[in-house]
Amino acid sequence: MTDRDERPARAKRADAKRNETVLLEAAAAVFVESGVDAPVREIAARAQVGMGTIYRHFPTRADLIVAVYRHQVDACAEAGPRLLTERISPHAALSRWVELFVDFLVTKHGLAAALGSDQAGFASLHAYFIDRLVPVCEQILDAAIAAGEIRKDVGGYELLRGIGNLCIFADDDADYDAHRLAGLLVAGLRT
Amino acid sequence: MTDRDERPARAKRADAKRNETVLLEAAAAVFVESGVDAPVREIAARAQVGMGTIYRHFPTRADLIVAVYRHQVDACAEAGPRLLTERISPHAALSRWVELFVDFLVTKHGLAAALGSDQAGFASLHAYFIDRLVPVCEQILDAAIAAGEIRKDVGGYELLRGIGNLCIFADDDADYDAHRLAGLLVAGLRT
DNA sequence: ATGGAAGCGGAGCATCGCTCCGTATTCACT
DNA sequence: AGTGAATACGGAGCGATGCTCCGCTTCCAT
Repeated sequence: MTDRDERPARAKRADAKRNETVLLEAAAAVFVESGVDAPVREIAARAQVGMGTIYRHFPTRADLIVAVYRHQVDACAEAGPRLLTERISPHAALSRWVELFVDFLVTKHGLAAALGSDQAGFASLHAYFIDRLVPVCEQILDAAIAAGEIRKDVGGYELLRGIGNLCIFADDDADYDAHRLAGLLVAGLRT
Repeated sequence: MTDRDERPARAKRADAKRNETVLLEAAAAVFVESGVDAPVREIAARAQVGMGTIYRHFPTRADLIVAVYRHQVDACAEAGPRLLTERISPHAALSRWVELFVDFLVTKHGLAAALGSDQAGFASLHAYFIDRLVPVCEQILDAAIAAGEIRKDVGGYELLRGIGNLCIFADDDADYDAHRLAGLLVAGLRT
C-alpha cells in the first residue's frame, strides 16, 4: 500500500500517469455533483478520456472510489488511536470517532449504499473499508470493554456496518438525522 | 383501503381482473427468488403477460411492491396497538414491535433499500409505509415517553427509517445481525 | 350479433455497464 | 535522430433493463 508509487519496477508511461491524475480529479468532481453512482461515461467525458481508459486504470467502480477517498478513510482510521489517548473515556472516544465516520459518509452521495452492497464490483471498496476501519473500531471497543463501559457482544465489523447503514440515503431527508441515530446506537452499547 | 374491491363503480373486465391476480402471484414469487429489484420482464414472463400489462396495472414498481406486501404491512401496523395492551412495559412493547418490523424486512431482498431510496418511482412505496407504520410507531413511543422510559427527541419517522436502514443488505452477511443492532438502537432510547 | 370500449402485447427507444480491437503514443535502444 | 515494439488510448458495439406507444384483440352491453 505504501510501496505502490515508490517502486516503479517498470516505469509507467507518462500519458498513462497523467490520465490517472486527470481521472481522479474528474471522478472526485463528478462524485460530488452526482454521487458515486454517476455513469462511467460522465466521468470519462469530464476527464476528456475514453471509457476504455477508465476501465484500464480502475477495473471496477470500487477501485476508482477507493482511490478518490483513500486519504479521507486513512485520516479517519488514524483518528481512532489518537482519540483514545486524549483524556476522555473510551466510550466518549467511540462517540467522537463514530461522529467522524458519519461525517465522512453522509457527505458522499451513495457511498454508504455502495459500501453495504456486496454486489459484484464493489468487493474492493468493501474490503478497503473493512481493512482500514474495522481494526480501529475494535481497538476502541476493546478499550471501552476493558473499562467496563459497554457490552461485549457487538463486534467492530457489525457496529461499523450498522453505522454505515444508518448513513444510507441520509442526505436527502431533512427529518432524518444519521448523527442522532448513530449516537443512539452507541448509547445502546452501554452496560 | 377497504372499499377498493367492494365498490366496482364501473365493472372491471374479467380478463383484467384475472391478470391482476396472476401478476400479484407472479410478482410475489419472483420477489422471493430474485428480490424486489427483479427485472420487470422476468415478472411479466412468469405471469405469461406482456410488459404493457404490468405497467397498466401497476404504473410504478412501488405500486406492485405495495400490492404484494400490503397485508403484511397492515399486520405489522395492527400488532402495535395490540402489543401496548399486553401487560408489558411500553418499552418492551417497542422492542417486540421493532422485532416484528425487522423480521418482515430482512426476509424481503432489497425491500429495505427500496424503502429508503426516495428515487422517483418509489414514492408510493415510501408513502405507504410511512402512512401505515409511522403513526403506530409514534403511538408506542408516546406511551414509552409517558411512562418515562425513553428520551423524547427521536420521532417515529426517524426511528422507523433508522431501523429500516439497519435491515439493508442484512440478508447476505452472516456476521451482521440486524436484530441485534435494532435492539441496540431501541436500548439507546432509554433515559 | 355486433360495435365500441377496455385491455393486451411486445417492438422499440433510451440509458448504462463493460469489452474488444484497430490506431496512436511513448520510450529504450541504436 | 530514427525506429520498432510495448504500452496506452478511444469509442463502437453488445447485452441488460426501464418504460412507452400504438396496432390488434377481447369482452360485454345492447
